[in-house]
Amino acid sequence: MKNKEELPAFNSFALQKSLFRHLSKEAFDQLGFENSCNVYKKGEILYKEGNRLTGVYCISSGVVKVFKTGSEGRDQIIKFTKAGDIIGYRSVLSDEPACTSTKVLEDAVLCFIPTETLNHIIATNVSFTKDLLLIACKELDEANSFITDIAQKSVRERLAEVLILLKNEFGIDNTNTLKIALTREELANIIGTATESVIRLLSEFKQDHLIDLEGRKIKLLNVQELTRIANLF
Amino acid sequence: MKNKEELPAFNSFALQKSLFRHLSKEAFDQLGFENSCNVYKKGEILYKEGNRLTGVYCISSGVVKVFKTGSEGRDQIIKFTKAGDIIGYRSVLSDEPACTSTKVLEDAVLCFIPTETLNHIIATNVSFTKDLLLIACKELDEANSFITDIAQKSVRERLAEVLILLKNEFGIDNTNTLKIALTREELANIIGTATESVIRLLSEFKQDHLIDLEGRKIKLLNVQELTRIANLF
DNA sequence: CGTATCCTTGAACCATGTCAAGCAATGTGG
DNA sequence: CCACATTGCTTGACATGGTTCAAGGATACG
Repeated sequence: MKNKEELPAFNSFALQKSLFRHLSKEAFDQLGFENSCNVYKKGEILYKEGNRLTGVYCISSGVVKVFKTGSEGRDQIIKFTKAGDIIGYRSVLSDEPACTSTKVLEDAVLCFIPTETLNHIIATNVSFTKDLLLIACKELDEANSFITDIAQKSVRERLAEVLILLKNEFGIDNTNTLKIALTREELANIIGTATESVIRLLSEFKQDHLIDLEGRKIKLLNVQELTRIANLF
Repeated sequence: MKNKEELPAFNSFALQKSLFRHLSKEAFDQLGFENSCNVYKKGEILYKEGNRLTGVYCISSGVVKVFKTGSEGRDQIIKFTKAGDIIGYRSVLSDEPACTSTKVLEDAVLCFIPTETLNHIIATNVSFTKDLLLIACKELDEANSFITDIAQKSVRERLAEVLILLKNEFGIDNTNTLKIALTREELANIIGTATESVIRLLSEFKQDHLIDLEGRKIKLLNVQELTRIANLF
């Protein structure tokens, strides 16, 4: 079992340079992040679809997956969030139950901002609010692109695309291996297909020397060709 | 050919009670809507994906469809907008080229707000900005639900769902006929399928006495059963 | 070290896409 | 106002990508 020292430490840097860059030092300190940040372990659920939230979470480190559960009980992954991202703001601002669930994928440090505090910042800091608006716009853009892709591209294209997107978002190490490791089922739940289809297509990609597989580690051997398959430009 | 009198007239009411409800009378008047509103005819394209916008459009009346064009050239309809809605704000705020195209579906009156004016309002009116944020959040929520639906539901389920959604958004007349009339292809471009599939499924729905068809007019005979088929609750 | 989760492969099925062809409706220009 | 062109609608036949089910092996984890 891991002890505390091995867990990700609170790092205010990621937060200070993100959404909160427009806050004065005083305002930032008033958020009390030093006290309201907690360690969350892999597998923990922060909240579920339908829950009422009492505030938002800011990610200092780690990875959190955001997903919806469809009518047949299958999960649809909406996005992954990492250091600097904020989650739960839609529900809090709209004063509605959460429309997604969130689960920790990699041990994380999350800082909590109560609804009241967030509303106060919004009411008094236009730059902050506009930044939040920009974040929402960016997510909206991504969501719309994703709708188009899911509606029009084949599973093969979408799988190649997701590999590229994961590379762009989480990076690769010096052996070209994706830094984020997902289960086959999670990959399937991003692109909206069956786990078996992902397995078969990954095998194909491997045979075609586009990727290499070692458990959940995926090494990208030919990014250019994957990009072409994905119909990305 | 239609003469001017038959075209929709400018109606500031829809706008005053929407996004602009937080503006003082003076601020609202300064938008100069009486002069910046124009009539747009069915089929007109307001802007295309990739265009730089010089401002946003507010819809006083009519219907505008917002869509993206996929890699194979097929359109994916993202949403329909009507009186009180605002379009183009994502691109303007993010200072990026448009990520969608927009086309007039039903003759419309649109009021233009230049980028500078919009930015001025945002910088000086927190309530307005927060409202815009709420609009973005709502669209984001809808987009995420749509992603889940497209990824997990069958074409049959999605078609039933779209019929219900169109009913909720545009209403039905006293014969239960949807007020909005779309081509088969447009229906297909919402749910992400082939035109032929829509035609076949609509015929099936008709045979099952769930709907009645007369050209583009769709009469809903059994909303409850359609809702059940759509897996909506 | 045993249990749970995850991964893999094969086989069969079917929902949906594609292609082709004809008809209907709508709009336009002479 | 007619004739032609364009666009939209429909149906059939066929191909196939993808899902589902089943069963066994591998791996991870407490």
